[in-house]
Amino acid sequence: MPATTAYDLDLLTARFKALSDPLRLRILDRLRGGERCVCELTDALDAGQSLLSFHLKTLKDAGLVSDRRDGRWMHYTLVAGALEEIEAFMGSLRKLTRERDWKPVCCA
Amino acid sequence: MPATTAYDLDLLTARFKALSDPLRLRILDRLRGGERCVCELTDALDAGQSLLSFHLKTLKDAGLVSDRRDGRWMHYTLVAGALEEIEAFMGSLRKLTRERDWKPVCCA
DNA sequence: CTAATATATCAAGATTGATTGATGGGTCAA
DNA sequence: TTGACCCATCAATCAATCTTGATATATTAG
Repeated sequence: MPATTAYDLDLLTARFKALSDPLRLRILDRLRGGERCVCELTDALDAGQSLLSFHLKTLKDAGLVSDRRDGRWMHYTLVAGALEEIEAFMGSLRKLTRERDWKPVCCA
Repeated sequence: MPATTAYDLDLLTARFKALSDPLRLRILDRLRGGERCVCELTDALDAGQSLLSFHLKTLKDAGLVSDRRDGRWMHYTLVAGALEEIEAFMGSLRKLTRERDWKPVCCA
């Protein structure tokens, strides 16, 4: 008997929320290829330091990136597991195999 | 020479925004297995009619679901292409192969 | 045509999120 | 130790979003 869902929808909601901002997506896009320091992102994305810090924290809180201190610089990296989880969830929605556990009564 | 990104980040932002709500995720979860009518969703999700209508519109505007009128009932369905696109984007982030087109100057 | 049903839209209030500028804490160089 | 540098946090403002209740629209039944 399959559970209603194998995914934690509240966790996924938090992750999607973190993904739902253009600057944050551009940050993730910049993190392709590995670690980047904040100063590099600031230059590349033409965003204020405070603003970027806010968005990086948002991504970190959602588990999408991790950080590492290196002297006075901070480096951020994508968290592959979180990305995989979202990928798997989207894939699972497309697999239309789940049993219907509820029959409509209002309409044929 | 690859473009900076093969994805429309603004479109993706809109889709992620639509995904960043627990009720909307529960709606999508309910749409596994195919078309569902609104009245069925209202019952299953224990949400007010107006509220559900708002969230369905949000999902539809983001291209994640489509609707079909059947008499006085509306049926909603997942849009596989949009789900695939998100899946592919997440996958592409994990593939760490992109050329670095920017060299850091601030930190080693 | 009229009434009932299913859903959408609108308006208003409450909540949440983004942006900016100022301040603070940690780290390094001299 | 002092000052410069990198980054995080705070406070305030503004904008966007969620939620509810009321009303509107469309379709069908009678």
